[in-house]
Amino acid sequence: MAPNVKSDGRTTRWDRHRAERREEFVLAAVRTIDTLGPDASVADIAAEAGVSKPVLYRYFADKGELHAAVGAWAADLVLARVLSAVLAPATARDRVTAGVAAYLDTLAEHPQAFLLLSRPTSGQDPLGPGKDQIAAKLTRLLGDALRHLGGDAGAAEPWAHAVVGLGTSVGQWWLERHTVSRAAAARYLSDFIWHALSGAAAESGVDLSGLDAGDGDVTPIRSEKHR
Amino acid sequence: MAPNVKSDGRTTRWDRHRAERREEFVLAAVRTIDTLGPDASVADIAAEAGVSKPVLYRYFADKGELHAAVGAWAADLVLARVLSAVLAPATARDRVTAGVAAYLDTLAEHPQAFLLLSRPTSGQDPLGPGKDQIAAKLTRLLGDALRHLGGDAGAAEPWAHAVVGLGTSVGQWWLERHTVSRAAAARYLSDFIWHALSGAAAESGVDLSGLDAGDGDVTPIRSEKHR
DNA sequence: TCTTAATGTTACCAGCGGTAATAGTTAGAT
DNA sequence: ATCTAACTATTACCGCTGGTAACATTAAGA
Repeated sequence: MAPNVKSDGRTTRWDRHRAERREEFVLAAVRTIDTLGPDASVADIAAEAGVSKPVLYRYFADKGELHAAVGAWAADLVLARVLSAVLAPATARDRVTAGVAAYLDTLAEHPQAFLLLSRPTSGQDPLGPGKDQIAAKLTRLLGDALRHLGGDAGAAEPWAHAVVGLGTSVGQWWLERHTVSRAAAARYLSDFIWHALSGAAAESGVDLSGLDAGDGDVTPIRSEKHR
Repeated sequence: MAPNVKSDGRTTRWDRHRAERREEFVLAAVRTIDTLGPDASVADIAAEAGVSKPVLYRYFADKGELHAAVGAWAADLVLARVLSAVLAPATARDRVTAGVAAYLDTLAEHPQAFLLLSRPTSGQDPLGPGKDQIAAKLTRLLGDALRHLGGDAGAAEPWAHAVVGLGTSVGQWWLERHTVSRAAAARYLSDFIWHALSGAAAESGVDLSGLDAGDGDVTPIRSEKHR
C-alpha cells in the first residue's frame, strides 16, 4: 500500500509555510476590501498581495472561500476582543457593556471587511460563516451560564443569534449614519442586550446577576483557554 | 421653453401601465429567486417573466435595482402583516408576540426572497433597502410610542435597527436549521424583543404597558391609514 | 404631420471568476 | 543517483454574466 501521505516529509515540510502564506493572502484581502469594498475583484486582491490570480486559487477554492476566510478573520478578531472584555471580572451587566464597547471599536477599524461577517458566501448558505462562528461561541457561553444557573439552555442558541444579528445591524447602521456618538450607540446597544437577556432569563426563573464576579466567586464563564 | 414633460399625455398615458408591468416583473423575480435562490441570473428572471433581458432593463437600471425592488416587495409584505398584528387591540406584549408570529409565517412563505431583505445591493450601500424600509417604519412607531409616554425618542432608531437585525438573523437561523419548532422560535424571539424594549424603556422611566389597549384607551400607535 | 413611448428581438461587448499549460528549483524518499 | 512531491510564477484562454446597441413597427397625443 502507498505510505501515509500525511507523514511524507516532502508534503509536511510545507504545512507551516502554506498556513503562513495563506494568512498573508487573507490580510491582503482585508486591506483590499477595506479600501475598495466587499465587491473588490479577485484580481484586485491578487494585485495587493503581489501575485497573479492563479496563485490565490492554490490557497482558496474560489472567491467564496476567500470571502469566508476574511469573515473568519473578522470573527476571530471580534471574539478575541469581545471575550477578553466579557470575561474580565465585573458584574454581568458591566461585562455586556464592555463587550459592546469592544465590538464597536473593532468594527470601526475595519468597517468594510466586517460586512463579510454577515454576507453569505452564496445563496446556498444564508448564514455568513463568520457570523455563524461568533454565534456558535456565544451559544456556548450563554448555554453554560444558563445551565449553571438552572435555566433552559435551549434558549441559548436563538438568543445568541439574536445578539449577533442585532449587533451587526446596529453596528452597520452606526457606521453608515453616525447620527449618534459612539458612546450613545454603545449605551443604546448594551441596554437593549442586557435587558433582553436578563429579562427573558428572569422570566424562566434565572437571575443573570448570579454571574457577577464582584464578590470573588468563580463564575461558569471561564477563560476559553481552560476548556 | 419646452412644455412640462410630465403633463404631456403622450408620456403620462403610460404611467399606470408601466407601474403594473414593473410589478409583474418584480413578482417574476420573486418566483425565480424562491426557486433558484438569490444568485438567479437576470436571464433566469427574464425567462420567468416571458421577455428578453433588454426589456427588464427598460424598467430597472441594473440588477441591483431589481434586487432592491424584490427587497422592497418583501418589506411591504412583512410590514403589512406584522403591522396588522401589532396594531390590533391587545396588551403591548401580546402585540409583540403577534407581530413575531406574523413575521415568522411570512418568512416561511418566501425564504429565499427574504434573503434580499438584508442583502446589500452593492458594497456601496451596506444597508439593504428592504431592511432599511422596515427599520424606518419601526423607528416611527417606537418614536411615537416613546414620545407619547414621555421617554427618549432618540433610542427609537437604534432599537428599531436592533429589532430588525435580530429578527432577520434569528429568522434565517430558524429557516436554515429548523432545530426548534415554529412555536418555540416565536417564543424565544418575542420574549427577547419584549424584554429588551420594555426593560430598556423602563430604565429611562417609560412603562410600555401604557400602550396596552385592554381598557379601551386609544393608543398612540394608530393605524397607518390615518396618518 | 410630427412626436413620444410603446412593442420585441438578436447580436455584441467588457469584465469577472476560474483554469490549463508552461518551465525550473528544493528537499525528502527510495 | 534517481524519483517524487510541492514549491515558484506567469500568460493565455474560456464560459458566463450584466449590460447595451441597433433594428422596425404601432398607437396615441400635440
